[in-house]
Amino acid sequence: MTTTGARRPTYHHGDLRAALLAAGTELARQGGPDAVVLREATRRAGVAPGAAYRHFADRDALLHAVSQTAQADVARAMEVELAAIADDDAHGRLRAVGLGYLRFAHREPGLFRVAFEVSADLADAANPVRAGDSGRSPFQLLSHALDGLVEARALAPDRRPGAEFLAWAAVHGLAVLLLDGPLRSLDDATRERAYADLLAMVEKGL
Amino acid sequence: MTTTGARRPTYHHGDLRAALLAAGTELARQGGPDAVVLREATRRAGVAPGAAYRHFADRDALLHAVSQTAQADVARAMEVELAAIADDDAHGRLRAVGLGYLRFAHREPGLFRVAFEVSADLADAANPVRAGDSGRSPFQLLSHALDGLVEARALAPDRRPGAEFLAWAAVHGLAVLLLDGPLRSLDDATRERAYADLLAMVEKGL
DNA sequence: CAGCAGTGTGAACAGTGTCTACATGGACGG
DNA sequence: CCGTCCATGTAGACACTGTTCACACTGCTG
Repeated sequence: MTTTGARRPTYHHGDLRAALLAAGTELARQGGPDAVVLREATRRAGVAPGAAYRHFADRDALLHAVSQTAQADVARAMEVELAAIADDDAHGRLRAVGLGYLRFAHREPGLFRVAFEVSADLADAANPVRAGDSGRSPFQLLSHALDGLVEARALAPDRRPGAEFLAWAAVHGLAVLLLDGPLRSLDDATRERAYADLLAMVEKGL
Repeated sequence: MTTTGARRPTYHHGDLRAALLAAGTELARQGGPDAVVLREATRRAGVAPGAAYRHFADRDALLHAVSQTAQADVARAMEVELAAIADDDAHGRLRAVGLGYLRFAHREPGLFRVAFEVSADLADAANPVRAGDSGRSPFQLLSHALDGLVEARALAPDRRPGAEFLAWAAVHGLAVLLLDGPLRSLDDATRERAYADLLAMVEKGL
């Protein structure tokens, strides 16, 4: 339990913003964007509904904050996959980025949806709130992997611009199909096979 | 206006189910899934909120019905693109299917979201409610195009199984990126270029 | 022509996001 | 050490949502 369950002895909460964020994240984990209800978050923090408005402009602001931390979780999942790959294996590193994304989507569907359905606004992708331990956001990790591919002469420089979006599109699309699309109930082995097939298509097609 | 604006002279509505579907579709067109609010639909049909429950189990049932007709719209958009392509141009027909999908997403973002975010459950893709004028649903049109690729010896038969999902994933992912992702504000020419680049990646990578 | 099944009504309930006037108490200056 | 100020939390309201239930009204069927 990350929430403040016990009756708070003092009138002031102490760190309500963090408590609401934690409660919101827990709700998101269990039920995706729609489950992040402001009143329930305040209830879990042991506080009146209105109190939330001292820290978030509205429900959407809370949802966006949750979304940012969820994106940081995705970044960390990517970094875990990357850690298993040699630095000079450019193709492997690109696959690792995709795998981290896809496996996270399967492991934490609620958080994944909040991360990328709420604000896929990667315009300020450099925002450190979205970053993992390496200080890179998911989008930056992908960009970096693609740069590695160019350096390794495995991708022609003139095909580099916009490649993020082609790769991101394919991987994200598969995640959605697996999450609540027709591939929803694939067994573990078949799902991992689908990951590999899609990443192979991207590698070959870029 | 497809709704029953005038004061209905009789106690019974006549075709409330269709009126609610039409109102729901209009709401979906303008604001996506969240905008499909049951009370507003009944208001537009000039009827009490409870009346909707004679025709739909709950809001979700209405939303799903709207989703099905929206999928039929997508099928029609694909058929329009297909009509411009020769029957023996297998690659062209696959691209046409993708283009129809992507252009529809851009032209009708609200309907598109309802079509594929609400129930991407293509399991019963054969449901005729989702079909266009050719009697095929979007998923079936895609499958058919891929079959054509195999017949034309442009895709090895052993790569055929599951190819729907790789292609669908890539195209759907791009649609999402363009709809409310970082590519949201691309100009027309650049967007069409992105369509072409992605479809080329799929063709090459499959 | 009687009545019955299907359809629409009205009023209610619980739940939501959000706003406002008010209460509280911790930090800081005299 | 004490008073005051202001960020923070409270209480209560409002408008809106989905959903249910007892009831009212037809129009078709026997």
